[in-house]
Amino acid sequence: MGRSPCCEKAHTNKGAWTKEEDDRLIAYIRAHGEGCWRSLPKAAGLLRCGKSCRLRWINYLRPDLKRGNFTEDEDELIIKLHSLLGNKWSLIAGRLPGRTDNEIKNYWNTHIRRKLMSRGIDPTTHRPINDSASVSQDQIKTISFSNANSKAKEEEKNVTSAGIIISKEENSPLKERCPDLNLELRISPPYQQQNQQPFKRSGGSNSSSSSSTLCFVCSLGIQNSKDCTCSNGVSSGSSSNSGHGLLGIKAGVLDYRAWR
DNA sequence: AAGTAGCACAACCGCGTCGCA
DNA sequence: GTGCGACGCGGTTGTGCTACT
Repeated sequence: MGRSPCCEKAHTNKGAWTKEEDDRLIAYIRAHGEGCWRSLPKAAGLLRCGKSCRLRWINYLRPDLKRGNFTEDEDELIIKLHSLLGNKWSLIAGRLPGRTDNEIKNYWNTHIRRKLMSRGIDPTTHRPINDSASVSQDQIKTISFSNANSKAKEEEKNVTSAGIIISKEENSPLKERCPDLNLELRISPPYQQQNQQPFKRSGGSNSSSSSSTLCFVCSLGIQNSKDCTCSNGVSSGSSSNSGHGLLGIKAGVLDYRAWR
């Protein structure tokens, strides 16, 4: 029925990682770099599945991890990004240098969720709890990834084929939900990847495009969309070095530091 | 001091997506 | 064009720690 297991479970360890396993994994990645997770455990002499190794490295062992408590600034940023992106933890993590999606997800579920509740804000909708029931469906403006209808309407309403509402200044859904969010989106290389070697899939140089501007479609990582209006044509052709990464975003990411 | 509840976070699981043959 | 394998993501579970009774 289901898909085959990612690895031979009979001969793999599970549960907490030991110091020795950590050391082996670190040593191997230092020597050979990230990538090819499936074959890594065997090559590194670990009785773990590749998935587990990847998780351990990304969430715990990576040298650029910040760890420690989240700052108030980070809190607020996470809230803003969550209101904008929803549970796209990897995208949110991409805007928080040194933080992992897992860490942010956990933090959201344990701290921020409660924090918002105590403020009387629904953590899912980011609307006042009392307000949520009274809001009619057509008043709700959210970023949706469902397909929109006609091209003409899209252009008229600034809705892309990805169903993303591109806000006009006065009726921006983002502004409505995040009044203090500066929507002048600028593109910058993903912060945490600046010094990283490109990985097999997410590879691609960011070149020196920090001053170029991607259209909103590209900035959200919708690859090769017909709605792409980039002047620099980064979305055309293959994605190998087009600057798309997370959720397709590679270079076309929102630099939160420009928002603040 | 012992038992229990709640919290925090590491790790696992299943599915979607992408790239390649 | 299609199928398969590998990777990445989000949701969920497990486990250790701390606070409280």
